[in-house]
Amino acid sequence: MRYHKTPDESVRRLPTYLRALRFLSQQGQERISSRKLAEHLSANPWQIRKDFSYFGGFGTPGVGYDIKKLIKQINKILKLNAVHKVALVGVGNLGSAVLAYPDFKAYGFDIIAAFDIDPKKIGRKVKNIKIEDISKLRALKKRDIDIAIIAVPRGAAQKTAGALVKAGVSGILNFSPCHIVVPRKVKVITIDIAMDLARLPYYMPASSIAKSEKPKAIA
Amino acid sequence: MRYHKTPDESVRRLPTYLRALRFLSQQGQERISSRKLAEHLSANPWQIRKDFSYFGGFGTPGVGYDIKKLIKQINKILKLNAVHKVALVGVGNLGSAVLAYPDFKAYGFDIIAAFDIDPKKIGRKVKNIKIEDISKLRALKKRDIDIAIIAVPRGAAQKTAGALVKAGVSGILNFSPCHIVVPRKVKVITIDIAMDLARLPYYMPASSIAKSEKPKAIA
DNA sequence: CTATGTGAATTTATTCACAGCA
DNA sequence: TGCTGTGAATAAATTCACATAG
Repeated sequence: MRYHKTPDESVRRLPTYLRALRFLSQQGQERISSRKLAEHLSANPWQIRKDFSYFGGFGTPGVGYDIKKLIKQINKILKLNAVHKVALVGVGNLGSAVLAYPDFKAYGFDIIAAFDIDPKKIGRKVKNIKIEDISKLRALKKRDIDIAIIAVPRGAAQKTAGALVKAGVSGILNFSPCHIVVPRKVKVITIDIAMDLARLPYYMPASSIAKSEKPKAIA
Repeated sequence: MRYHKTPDESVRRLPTYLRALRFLSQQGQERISSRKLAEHLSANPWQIRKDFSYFGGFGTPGVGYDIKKLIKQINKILKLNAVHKVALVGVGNLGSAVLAYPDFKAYGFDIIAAFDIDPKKIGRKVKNIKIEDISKLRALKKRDIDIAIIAVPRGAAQKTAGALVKAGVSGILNFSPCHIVVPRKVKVITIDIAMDLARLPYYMPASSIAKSEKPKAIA
C-alpha cells in the first residue's frame, strides 16, 4: 500500500458497509466477496475493494473477506472500537426520537446525558436519562462525553454549539436546520431533513409531479 | 452557457443555499454577493457562482444577486415551486417527530396522509392527520401524493418501499436503517442517523476520545 | 481458477484567473 | 471599481484492467 489521501467519500461509505456486514454476520454468514457485498448494497465491487485498500486490504485473494474480521477493522478505522459517551441537547420531538433510536448502542454510542431549557422537562426521566438544565452543560469532558447531538430550535443552535465547544466536545451531530460555526478542531455533521427532502423532486420525472402548483411562475 | 452535466454535488448544495437565502430574506435583506453568501455558509464564492452558472446565472455583475429572485430560481430548479403532497408511513417516535417538523411546509411539502400497522394507532389523529391502516396504502397517486417518507422498523422497510412504488410514488425519503431497492425511475434518499454519527469519531482527534474502550483490540 | 489489491486511465468536481458587464 | 459568469487548470474520485495471492 502506497501513500494515499483517503477520499472523504470512502469514509462516508464505510458505515454503510458496516451496517451491511453486521446484518450478514447476524444472519450467520462468515465470508463474503466484494461482488456479493456490492450486490447487497447496489454498489460496485471495485469501489468496495478500493475503499478497503485505502486502509490496507483486509481480504484473502481467491476467497473473499472474513465478515467478523472486516467488521473489527472498519470499527477500528472509524474509531468505533471505544464506547463514545454522548450528550443530547434539546429533548423535543426530534430529541426524544433520537433518545429512542435503537441503533446507537450497536455502533458504540451511549447517550448518557440530556439537556433542555424548559423547566417543565428538567428533572423528568426519559429512557432512563434524567433531563438536566441546559445551563449545567459545562464540563461534559469531566463526564467523558466527547460527542453531542443538537436538537434545539434553529434560533438556539449556534449558542448551543458554542457552549458545547466550551464544554469540550469534539464532535457534534446537528439536527437544527441551520449552518453552525465551530473551531476547526471540532467536527460538525448537520442533518437537515428538509434539505434532503428538498432535493428529491429534482430527481423525479416532471410528469409525476402533481399539478397543484402555486401561481408563482417565473417570467 | 455551454452544455454542462450538472454535478450532483451542486444539486446537493442548492437546498442549503435556499435555506440561507430564505433566512436573509426574512431578515429584510434584498441583495447579496457570492462573497457574502459564502461567508454566511462557510463556503467559497466561486463554488457558489459556479453552482448557479450550471443553471444559467442569476446575478448582476458589479451588484450581486437579488435574493427574492434567486429563491424563485432555485425553487424552480429543484421543482419546489409546486406543492408536493407527501405520505408518511410509520408513526412511531421518528415518524411523529417528522410530522411535527416545522420546515416542510416552507419548502412546499404537505404531509396529508399517515399510515401505520398498529391497530391501536389507526384512527387516531396526529397533527390533524388521521392515521390510516397501512393496507390502505394503494392509490396514493389518486390522492396526488408523489412522495413518501418511510419511518418503519428495518424489517418492514423493503416491503413498504415495494408497496409505495406500486402505489405510484416517485420519491422516497427513507429513515429506516437499511438499503432499499426500487426501480430506477424512483429516487430514494436514505437518512440513517447512526450512519452519520458513525463517521463523526473518524474526524475527531484521537486524544479527545474517552478511553472507556471495549476490550476488543485487534491483533 | 477465483477474488483481492492497486497502479493507470478516465471521469467528475473544484478552484483559479480573468474577460466582460454594471 | 466591484462582482458575475465561465473557460481552463487542477484536484479528487471512480472505474478499469491486470498482476498477484490463495
